[in-house]
Amino acid sequence: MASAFIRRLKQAGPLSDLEQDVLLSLVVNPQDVAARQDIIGQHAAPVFLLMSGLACRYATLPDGTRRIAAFIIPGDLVGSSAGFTSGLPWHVGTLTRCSVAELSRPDLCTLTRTYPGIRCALRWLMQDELNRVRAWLLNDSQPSLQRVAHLLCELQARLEAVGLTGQGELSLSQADLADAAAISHVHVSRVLQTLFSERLVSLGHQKLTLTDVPRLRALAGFDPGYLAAGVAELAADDLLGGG
Amino acid sequence: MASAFIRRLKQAGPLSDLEQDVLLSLVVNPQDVAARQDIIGQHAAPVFLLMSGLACRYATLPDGTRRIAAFIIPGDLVGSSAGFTSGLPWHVGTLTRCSVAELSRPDLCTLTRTYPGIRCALRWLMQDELNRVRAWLLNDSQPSLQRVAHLLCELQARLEAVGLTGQGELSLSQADLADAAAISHVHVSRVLQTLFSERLVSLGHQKLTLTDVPRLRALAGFDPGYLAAGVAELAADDLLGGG
DNA sequence: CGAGATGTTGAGCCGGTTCAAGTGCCGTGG
DNA sequence: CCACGGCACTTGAACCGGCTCAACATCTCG
Repeated sequence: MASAFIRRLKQAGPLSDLEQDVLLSLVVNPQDVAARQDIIGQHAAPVFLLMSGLACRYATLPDGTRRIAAFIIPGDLVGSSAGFTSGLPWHVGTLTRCSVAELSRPDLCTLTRTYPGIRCALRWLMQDELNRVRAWLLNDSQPSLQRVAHLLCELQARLEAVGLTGQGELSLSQADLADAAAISHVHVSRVLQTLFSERLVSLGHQKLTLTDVPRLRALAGFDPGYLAAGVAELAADDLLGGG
Repeated sequence: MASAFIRRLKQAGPLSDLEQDVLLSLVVNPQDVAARQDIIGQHAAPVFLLMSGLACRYATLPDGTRRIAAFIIPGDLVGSSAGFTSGLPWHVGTLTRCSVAELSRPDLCTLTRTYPGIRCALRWLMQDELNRVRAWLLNDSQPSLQRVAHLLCELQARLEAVGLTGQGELSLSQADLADAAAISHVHVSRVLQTLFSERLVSLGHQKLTLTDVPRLRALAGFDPGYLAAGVAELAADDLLGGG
């Protein structure tokens, strides 16, 4: 949904009605994409908006292992910063069936120059991604139970923030979860059994439901602060990154 | 050295002499800081420039383990994006004795608005950090030998890019390397023994030297592309991040 | 209804951890 | 100048979390 897009951007700060309208005017002609398809390979650099479904950024190691570095949820804008990523190992691909709209990069850049709210929102998106990938790096130092729990908590929190998954249902295969947590899918299965026996999640085919988010967050040590941090604090003119 | 700072920023694209001068004019009053001191805690948000020594961004896990998420080398600007990081677990601290200059955030923001080259350079810095932290995330999926080798390769490449360490000497304790690789310092010692026996590094007290960078890179699967990627490609007006 | 992808369970293995003891290097202070 | 204390590093042994392999059960979709 386009509304998830606007909700996502408004996390960064206020957007005027006009700004919202011009942004939405860029969203045309959404395409359906099947599960397990690449949207962005190593070279192409379109800008697109995920409208429904679940996607991810991933890379493949020399030994064939896939590592997922981020989940991409509806409302997320994926613009692989022109030219800056060529030669990098990262791809973007769908995990479930998705609906995807491609945006015109030049148009988006134009909006960026004209509307300060949009400029601020896009900058915030990048800082947000940096925060999340750092959180994942930290997560890699946790034992598998906490690690899986943390991933689930983050995904739930992000979906909720754009108005999805009121009831904590995530449609995600265990294999995908394994590649995000960097553990084997066999072990993911065992970890989920543990969480299930603790009444923290319930399981289904390519679907799992968080039945007790507060206790799951406590287990994972999950603090949602890094997701929406600085919503109102990031000055519109502050260009400095988290470097 | 201030020249490392300029070299670092010029990786992003051309900077006019004027732009270089105004940037350097902000660098005043460098302070010496001992090893193992925090420069930025969870709350304070100064902007500073590392002029010599080695520092890192790190967080501490519930069990007391320290995870290093990035090395900070001379020429690096560390501005914890106003307000946006409050509540996050990340600290910045020195690993060796350092010389540090604090910059005025308002002045820097002013330059950002006035000079397009500087604006572009600072944006590039953030994208560069994103690329590196993603590379570390990928690295976490590698076995320990490659993992350690990759860290060493990256550090060497970055130092060289700002005109330091012609001969591959890194001053870094094994304990720090362990926290960056997320393995125990005991195992780091064993891994380094292996690299030494392969004639890839030589060892000293809090110091190690890369004696065969090409073979070490081959072992690590290190591709320097993600460090200086897009030097000339990132359009000055392109605000879109890697999201 | 069959094929392929998804999830489960068990057994054995291995990379890396932890604990512990010991060596060597450095800077400090007498 | 030397003695000392502490930090960095090394080495060995036991342990364990998570992996691999393999077989099987289950679900979905064409």
